[in-house]
Amino acid sequence: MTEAARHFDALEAQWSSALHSLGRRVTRQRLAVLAAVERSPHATADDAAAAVRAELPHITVQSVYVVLADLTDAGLLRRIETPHSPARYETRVNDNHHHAVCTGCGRIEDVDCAVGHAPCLTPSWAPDSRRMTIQIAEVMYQGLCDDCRETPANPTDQVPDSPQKEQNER
Amino acid sequence: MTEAARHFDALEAQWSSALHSLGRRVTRQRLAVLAAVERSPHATADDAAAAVRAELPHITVQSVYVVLADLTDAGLLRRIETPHSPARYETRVNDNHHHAVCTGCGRIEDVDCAVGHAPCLTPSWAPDSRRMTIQIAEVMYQGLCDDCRETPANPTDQVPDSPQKEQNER
DNA sequence: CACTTATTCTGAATAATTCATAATAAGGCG
DNA sequence: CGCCTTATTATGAATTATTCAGAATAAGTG
Repeated sequence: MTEAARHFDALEAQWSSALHSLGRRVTRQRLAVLAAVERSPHATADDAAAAVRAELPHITVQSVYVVLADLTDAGLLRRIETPHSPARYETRVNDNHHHAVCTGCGRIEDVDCAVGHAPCLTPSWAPDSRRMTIQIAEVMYQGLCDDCRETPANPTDQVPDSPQKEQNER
Repeated sequence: MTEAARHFDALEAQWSSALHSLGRRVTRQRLAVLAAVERSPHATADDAAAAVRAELPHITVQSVYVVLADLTDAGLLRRIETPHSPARYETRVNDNHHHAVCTGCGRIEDVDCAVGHAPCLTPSWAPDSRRMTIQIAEVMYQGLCDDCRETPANPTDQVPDSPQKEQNER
């Protein structure tokens, strides 16, 4: 465990200096939230709050929201919006990766950029659209993971997307 | 106007038969919602409700929500989730196009698929991820449109994304 | 035209997130 | 090292987006 602990100490040092050089104060709640999201990537605000409470039992969800929002626009966290689910956060920033979500169980996986590096930022515009200077390209893949393909309709699973609805039964 | 009216009559006929062949009933509210979204693409549920009320003054937002959800999983509408904004809908379905949102004013533009057709569905997986069978690839570009680049900080504009927050002023 | 049932309406509930204000503590300074 | 300023957090409530349960309505079928 010493190994992992050392790793987190190093990360904490990095985060601290990053915060410092951004002119932001280094607080226990910020470090705790960063550690929580590092430990469980794609965590929601609720997840993060629950994890942080191991260290700071009195923290509220609202504070976690504030911290998450602040760290996100400080560039230390990245916010992901998956369909029909609360926002999620991860510490992997600045590496141009994308996400795949299983429509069966809601599982989220990281995906490397499909087209290398730059092409992601050069869209081909639709005929009737005005141009923009693109800064980010978020790609969200949706599909079925192996587990869900084998067990098609399992109502006990967490289903974040539109559930069942077997139309056309006539 | 006869031209446009004829166009909408044709669309309405298409929608009706599509609904019919899906085993769904053809109702005035469904047609009105489809027409509203056709007229203003990327409309939110509220937008749609407001537009529909021109024709059906008594419709409620809840009903519009139900209709939008139903039409979406019937495949007649596509739901778009832009960051920090309610869900939006459009009638352009099945043509594999993407979207660009201006972080300044929130404007949304359609973007043709950047990498042709199939490549969008073949991600290169991150080393530690499990595979999925990809069905959809949603691409969301973010950037600044020409207007917003010229007038950097205009607080009167609608800013759906993280607003101002001029950090590091010391 | 009547009947079945999908669809809509009504009113309320929930989930996610934000806001205003007061309390606290980080970091700079004397 | 302790004080002071002000960023940050806590507290409590509000808002926004969306969904739900049950009653009323109307589409399509025979």
